[in-house]
Parts: sequence; structure tokens; C-alpha cells
Amino acid sequence: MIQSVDRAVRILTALQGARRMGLGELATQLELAPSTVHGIVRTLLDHGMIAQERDSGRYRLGPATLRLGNVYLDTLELRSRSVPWAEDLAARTGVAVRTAVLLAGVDRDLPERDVIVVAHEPRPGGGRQMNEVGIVVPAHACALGKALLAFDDTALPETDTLRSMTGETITDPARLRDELAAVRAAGIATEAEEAVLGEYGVAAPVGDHSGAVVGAIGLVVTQADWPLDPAAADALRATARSISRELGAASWPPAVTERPAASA
Amino acid sequence: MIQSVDRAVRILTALQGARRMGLGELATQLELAPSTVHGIVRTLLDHGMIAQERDSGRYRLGPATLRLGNVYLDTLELRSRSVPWAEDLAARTGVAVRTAVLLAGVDRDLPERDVIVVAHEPRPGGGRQMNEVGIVVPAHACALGKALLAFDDTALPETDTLRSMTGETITDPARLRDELAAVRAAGIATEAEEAVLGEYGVAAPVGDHSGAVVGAIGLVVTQADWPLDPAAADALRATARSISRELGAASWPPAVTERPAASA
DNA sequence: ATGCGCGTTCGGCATAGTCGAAATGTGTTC
DNA sequence: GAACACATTTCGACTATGCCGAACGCGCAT
Repeated sequence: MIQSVDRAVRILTALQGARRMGLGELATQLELAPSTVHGIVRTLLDHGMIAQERDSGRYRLGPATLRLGNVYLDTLELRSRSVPWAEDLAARTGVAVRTAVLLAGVDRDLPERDVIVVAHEPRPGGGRQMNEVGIVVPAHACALGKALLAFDDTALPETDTLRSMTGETITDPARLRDELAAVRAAGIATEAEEAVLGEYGVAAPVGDHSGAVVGAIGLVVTQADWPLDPAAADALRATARSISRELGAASWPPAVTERPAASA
Repeated sequence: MIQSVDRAVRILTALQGARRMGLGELATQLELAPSTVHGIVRTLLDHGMIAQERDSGRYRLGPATLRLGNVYLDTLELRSRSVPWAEDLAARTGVAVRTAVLLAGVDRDLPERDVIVVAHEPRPGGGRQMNEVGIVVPAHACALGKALLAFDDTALPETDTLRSMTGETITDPARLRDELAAVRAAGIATEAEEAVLGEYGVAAPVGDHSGAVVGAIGLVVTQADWPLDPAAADALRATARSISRELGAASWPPAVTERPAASA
């Protein structure tokens, strides 16, 4: 692991937590000398990965990050394959559809993982709605995350208390494991106000040609539409299976990605 | 400039050009030993900035880039201030509205600069339209870019032939300089099929409290709607002035950011 | 069965990055 | 208006760190 590159990414991550930071703040948070941080920051600055406010001298993320993120979306086959199916699913069920992938482990020693939304089809006829692509939710607190965790054993959090988002969030790892087992059996995960109050949802895993899970697709509704029509869950399952097939998956639900047996 | 950080960003930039690359390809393109590239790639991999295809071993951009880009948008005051004005402008003129900023210099020795769209208000009643946030256009080939270049002397390309996008693209720096002078005088830049065939537009600069230009806002139309109603240009100018005022600008158009006199 | 191409690992050398301290600049207070 | 205090930036020396070349393992195609 290259030290300075690691530090550079940590700086970007710090800036994504706090909107603006001074050089000293960054140095304190990373426990480094200000001059060390300055060298890295300067390099990122030259590439537009971060920007410096002309007056205060503080640093923010830069426009180059937007370009990277946008290209990522363009190159994501899961996304391009999902979009037509999501449109169809939204039209038939009348609710919003999200597609998400698992985000890599957070830099700090947080053992929890997040999911990030890579495609969003708004609720039909719902007027002007926020585009939710790019939003991040703790994996254990949402249906999309549960669908991903259930079929990826390497992504399971290793902690004894999960971060609570609302009063309904599952914070007990044992209870989470039980629920993930149920998800594996049903092929569908659910969420009831566990991430955001008033938000409910179901989600199903999507696999690819390697047989592993690569993403999840799900429906998001408010309390008024909960519980969902069972037909919606069936349509979701069928959609997840179709997308998986387009990505080359031989079967559905995907096989569980096993932890690589650290008994070496 | 920290060498390894610089190389890391170059790797990300290379991956944003070619969707997928093998380690060897990356090493060749950066003119480095494969093992050197591997160390950096491995570090970026751990942070989710890039992802590795499980079968081919090749590398792609990773989901962490999406999160960075999304946070960048959230922290961009230009964007949040623009959105309400852009909605209003689109409603009154009936055309799509884009807001953009200047992208930092490209890594390779290309002296040209690009603009990147940070907000996009679709044409009212135009049905389902692609979200254009994140798209990149050469600055010299679009109205948004000309509005930015006209008021930022430090961003002028230093070359004798500009990259051609269509037959209409301005490739002669002298002609570009003339046009930028006209933009400074009028406060409005125009574009006629210079970036994309069939695409026309006008744009105006937006400044902030430092007095410098920080972005541009513009209207995009097809040939059928060109030339625009002069009232639309007036509305655009008024909008750019309003956003600038909200950002703390004392006057409009913004002052020209001078090149820092490299006669040291 | 065997060669090739690829990603990956390992170790020594030397470069390149890190850190302390000093300098510059800017905003603020008295 | 001047001096303080804070924060960013520059500079130089040390040495820890990342760079590279070579060897390994793997999968694929021949």
C-alpha cells in the first residue's frame, strides 16, 4: 500500500465528510504535519481533484471528481442494463426504482459498509423528484444493502454494534445475520424505516457471469404504499433475474460469495 | 508535486479515457514499470477508487469516485444557487438550461481546457431527457466555455491549433481571442454547432464575491429554435447577474482574472 | 502438454517524501 | 494605525519509503 497515495485518498475522504477544511484541520484529522498534507493537497489541486477557496484558503473537492464519477457511471454495465428494466418496473408498479452497488470499505476502521445508488427511476407521475444517483446509505439499514450483504459474505460487518439511523435500524449483528438468511431464502430483502423515517422498500440481488452478486435493485415507497402489493415483489424478482441474465448470470439468485478462508 | 500521488491521479485519468485497462496497458501508457503501477493500483483498489474485474483482471473506475463527485456537487454553492434560477429561466424561455465550471488543466500536455456541466434543467415539457450533469465539453467549442474563458485570462489555451469537434469549431487561437473580446463586450457568448452538430447555445458568466468568474450558465437549443428570441438572451443575462449577486459579486459582468505576470 | 501473456510478489538500492522550523501573508484587535 | 495571532506556504536535511528488475503463479490458447 503506497503511503502517500493512501493519504491522498484519505484527504479526499475527509473533504467529503466536512464540506470545507483548512490545511491545519486536515493535518489534525490525519495526524500528519501540515507541510506533509500541503504537498499532497497541492498535487491534488493541480489535477482539479480539489479546489481552494480564493479568499479563505480552505479546500473543497474539485470538479475533476465529478468527471470521474460520471465516467464510472457510464462504464458500469449494471447501470446501463438496469435502466430499461427499471423504467418498465416503475411503470408497472407505479413506484420509484433504485439500483445500487456496494461501496468499498470506509477508510477509517469502521467495519460497516455502505451502498451507493447508481441508477434511479423516479416514481411515475410524481412530478419533480430529486435525482438520487450517488446517495449513500449504510448497507445494514436498507433493503438494497441487505440484498447485497446476503449474497456477499466478504462484505459482512465485523462489529458488535451497527450504526443506528432511526429507531428501527438493526443494530444487533446476530439479528442482521438472521435476517440475511431469510433474504437468501426469499431472494428479496425488505426495509421499514430503518434508514430514513417514512421510507420503506424491497430489494433483490443482481448477479453477473461470474456468478457473484454485483448489485441490487429495489423499490422505494412511503408509508402510505406499505406494505407493497405482492405482485410488485414478484415483478421485482423477475426484473432482478432478467438483468442478471443480461449480465451473463447462469442462475438466480446469485451464489453467495464466500469469505476467502483466512485460515492460511 | 508528490510523484506517486500524481501518478495515481494519472491512472484514474487514464481509466476515464479507456473504460477498462490491464495493468500492462496502464504501465505502457504512463511509461512506468508494471510493478510500480501495481502498487498504486492496489492502493486505489482498497479505497474503492478503482475496481478490478474478477475474471479478466482488468481495472475500471470504482464506486468511490461516484461518491466523491456527488459530494462535490452538493458542496458547490454555484450549483445550489443556480438551480432555482435555472428552473425559472427554463420555464420562461422554454429551453434547457446548463450551468458549468472550468475543469482543471488536463494531465497530458494538452494546453486546452474543458468545461464540465454541474447543473442541468431540462427543456420544459420535453418528455424524458438525459441528465447532462457531468458531461465534459472543450471550452473553446461551446458557449459556456467561451463565457468562462472570456473572463479568465489564466485559462486561455496556449497552442496554435485547437482541437476540432465539428466543421464549425474554432480552431484558430487568434479567431478565438477575437470572439472572446466580443463576449467580454456583450456579456454573452454564443455557439453554433461548434461542439455537437445540431446544437446551438448562448451562455453568460457568473462571478462571486471575489469578483472572479466561477462558472457560466447558458441555454441549449436545436437548430429549429435558432436564433433565439432576443428576450431569451436578456433573461439569461439577468439570471447570470442574479446568481452572481447571490454569490456576493459586487458587479456584473465579472472582472477578468489576469494572468499572474510570469515575468518574475 | 507446453508456451505465452498476464497479474502478482519479493528484495535491494536510491530516490522521493516526510517532517521541523522559518517565512510570508492576511485578517483582527486594541 | 500598528502589532498581534492565525494559517498557509516555503525551504532544507534526513531517512524512510516507494521504485524498479527479476522471479513466481496462473489461466488461456495453441
